[in-house]
Amino acid sequence: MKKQDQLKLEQQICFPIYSVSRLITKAYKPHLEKMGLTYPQYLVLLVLWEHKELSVNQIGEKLLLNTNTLSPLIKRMEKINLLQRNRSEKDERTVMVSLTEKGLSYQSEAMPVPEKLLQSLLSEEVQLGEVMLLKDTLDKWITILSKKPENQANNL
Amino acid sequence: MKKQDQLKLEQQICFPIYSVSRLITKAYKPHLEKMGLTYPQYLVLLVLWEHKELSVNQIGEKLLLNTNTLSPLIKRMEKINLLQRNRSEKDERTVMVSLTEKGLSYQSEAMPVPEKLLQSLLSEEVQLGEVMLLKDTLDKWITILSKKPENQANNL
DNA sequence: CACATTTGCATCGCACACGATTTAATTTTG
DNA sequence: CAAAATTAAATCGTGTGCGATGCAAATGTG
Repeated sequence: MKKQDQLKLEQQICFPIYSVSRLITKAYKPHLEKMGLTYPQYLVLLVLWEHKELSVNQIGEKLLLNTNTLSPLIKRMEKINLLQRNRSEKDERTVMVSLTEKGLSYQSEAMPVPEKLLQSLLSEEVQLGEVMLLKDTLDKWITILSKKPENQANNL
Repeated sequence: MKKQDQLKLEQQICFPIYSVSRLITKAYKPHLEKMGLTYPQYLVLLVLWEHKELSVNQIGEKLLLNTNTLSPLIKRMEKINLLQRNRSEKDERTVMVSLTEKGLSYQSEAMPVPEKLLQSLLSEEVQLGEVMLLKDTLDKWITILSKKPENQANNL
């Protein structure tokens, strides 16, 4: 391969990830907007269905998002009554986030969505095993990329 | 697997894609900001290095982005003198975009970046073959997800 | 050739992402 | 215990993404 060809779009591994990420968000959209949700808001619901009560920081650790993204996002979710924010009594700095009845109740409606999306992707071209392999690879990347931020600046 | 477990974050295939996409953008950042570029701006340069001159729409087709995203982005790039915009004489509606000397000259600086990033990801855990497989799978997804938008609304 | 439709680009509004900074509360340290 | 350092959220500014809409140029139709 010629040097220059490495800069062709079709050679890039980053571009398909970037595009598929946006396309998946778009695919989720019609399902989520029935509930008045955006995709990042849905992710917040996911972790709260699993953990009941978390601080803003803890949600950020799980979703790999900073508080400067989460704070306004969570406030928007509070405004539409999906969750409540309470300052911790032990540590006045931390804000504990927990779901309201409404937030909890969306779980049953959200249940079939990921499965539906997966099924619509599976075909002769794309087998389930391939999808699982993809997830394994990506999980490893997350481990590598999310650790040691000082390396990201130096080596990547 | 229990029904509820399908909604656990670790079971989701969408979340790793979403996260890795953002982590890659972040990994690119230190390299790109030397040139004063953002990641989407870098993508625009990629297609223009390959094609010399394209309309806004054509860039959008290649990057899967709409003009409402590209128009301001391209104008920002014009402002820092990376490219020029010219109305086509044949069709006054279309704006042809082409690189300036400066935009062209960045190619040599950008050349080693994707390779460096790839190398930093490869390890005992992640082999090159695995990365190629991942790209193949994602390319198929792009084909499926970017076609037939009416199906996206109905089936996903 | 008038008039409706389509097309290419742009603007607007909203919701992320995220680096940098700020504020307040807690913890550490001399 | 008081000053310094750390920590948790929030705020600010910039740059995407994208649905909805606007507008002007081009095309299609009777």
